[in-house]
Amino acid sequence: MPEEARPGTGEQAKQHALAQLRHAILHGEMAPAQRLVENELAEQFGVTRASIRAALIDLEAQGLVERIRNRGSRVRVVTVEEAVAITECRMVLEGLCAAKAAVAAGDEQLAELTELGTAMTKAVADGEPVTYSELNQELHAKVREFSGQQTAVDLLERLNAQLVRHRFQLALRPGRPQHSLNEHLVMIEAIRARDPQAAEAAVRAHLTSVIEALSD
Amino acid sequence: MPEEARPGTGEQAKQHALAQLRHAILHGEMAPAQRLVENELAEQFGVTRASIRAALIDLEAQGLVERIRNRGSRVRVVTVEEAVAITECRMVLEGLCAAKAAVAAGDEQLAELTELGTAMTKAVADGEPVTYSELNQELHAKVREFSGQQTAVDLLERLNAQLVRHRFQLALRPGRPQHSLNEHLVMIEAIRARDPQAAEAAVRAHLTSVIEALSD
DNA sequence: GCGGACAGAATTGTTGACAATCTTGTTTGG
DNA sequence: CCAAACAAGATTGTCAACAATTCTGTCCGC
Repeated sequence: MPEEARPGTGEQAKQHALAQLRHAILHGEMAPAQRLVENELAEQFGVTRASIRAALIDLEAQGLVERIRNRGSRVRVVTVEEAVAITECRMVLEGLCAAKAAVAAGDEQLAELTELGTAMTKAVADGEPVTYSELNQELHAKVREFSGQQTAVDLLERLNAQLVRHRFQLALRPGRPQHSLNEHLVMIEAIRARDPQAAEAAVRAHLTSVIEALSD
Repeated sequence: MPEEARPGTGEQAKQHALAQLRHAILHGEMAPAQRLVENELAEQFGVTRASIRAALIDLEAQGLVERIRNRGSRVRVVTVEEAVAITECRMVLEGLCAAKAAVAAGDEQLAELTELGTAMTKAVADGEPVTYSELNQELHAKVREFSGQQTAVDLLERLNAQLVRHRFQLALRPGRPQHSLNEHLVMIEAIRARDPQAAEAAVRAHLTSVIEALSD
């Protein structure tokens, strides 16, 4: 059964390299548009170039790096326009998930959402935008999970991975958490009321406002 | 400027193999769940195993093949449940595209849609389900194109690629084209009227009925 | 002084061989 | 006769070297 996520030994070299590289990019350790030379990465991670190559192909498919024929790989930079387009897709897909979750979620799952809502309220009251952002992430993840819509979840995780850089930027904007909080509470209420249409509408309203905030 | 899409010579081996394999799978030349042995494919397409490997990694990311550690690759079989989940995602994403297209499309683009509508009407009247299915595809592709939403277009092409087998099955069902046609005409009208909400609603209604038809 | 050709360096693409892993059919002990 | 250990075969994962391509800085002719 233990089949993954032990970076030490049992993992295949390619999986190891992939996980390392992905983590590095997602945590901003690689500057945007930085060149990714296969030889350097191979040495850095202690694997061969073939493994790095496979990992880069994977990351390209996930939209995290850009590869040009005979010219090498770079970490992909997401322009504001692209971030808006991505968020529009998130809007409809998370709307779908919320609607499904409103129907499919069990009682203890609803309780989890409620709990997250109060925690988020507290984080805003205490003026801790970082904590709030993390809870925010967790809430969206839970809604996705409860929807049981595996296809949508996969697509959304792909999309979210491309937005790490912009997300940071947005969370620290003054006044934004308070605004965002209200929208999230409406969404939680709609799911608790098991009203799929209201849940979808709430998610859309929320991400519409995110899009507006992004456009500045 | 000529940079791609000449399958004859200038293409890199991996790209060539990728295109060939993808085409073969999408056109049903590979049986579902068929084993894909790297050596055989390499010989068959006249490239080396490394290229085939890279192509398989790509196809796995596109959801067309399944790869298991040290056990090989198979063309992925999409169950009916997955097909429904995929179509639900299509529903919301194409809804987004239709709404954007209703705002962004130019006059001559609207004319193209109208033309396709009449061609589809004729195909149904003549009782040619295959022609109708092709026009259907083309209509959806045009709407996506006119939306200018590149992210959504990418996601949708991924999703559609996974549905080839189910699409065939659906198109030949008696009475289905007539039903489908009406829904498409409503959508075209909504886009022509530049009414994004109506366009989105029309797309959703259409794909909801597709989901119902799939579930049998 | 400037544009274009040219050589050198750097980097990716490709190849064939080798190692690790899994499957399958067989054998052996109970 | 059956189950577990075992061995052979097949297949993927990894490696190091080679070929092809692109970029960069320099030099020459004008």
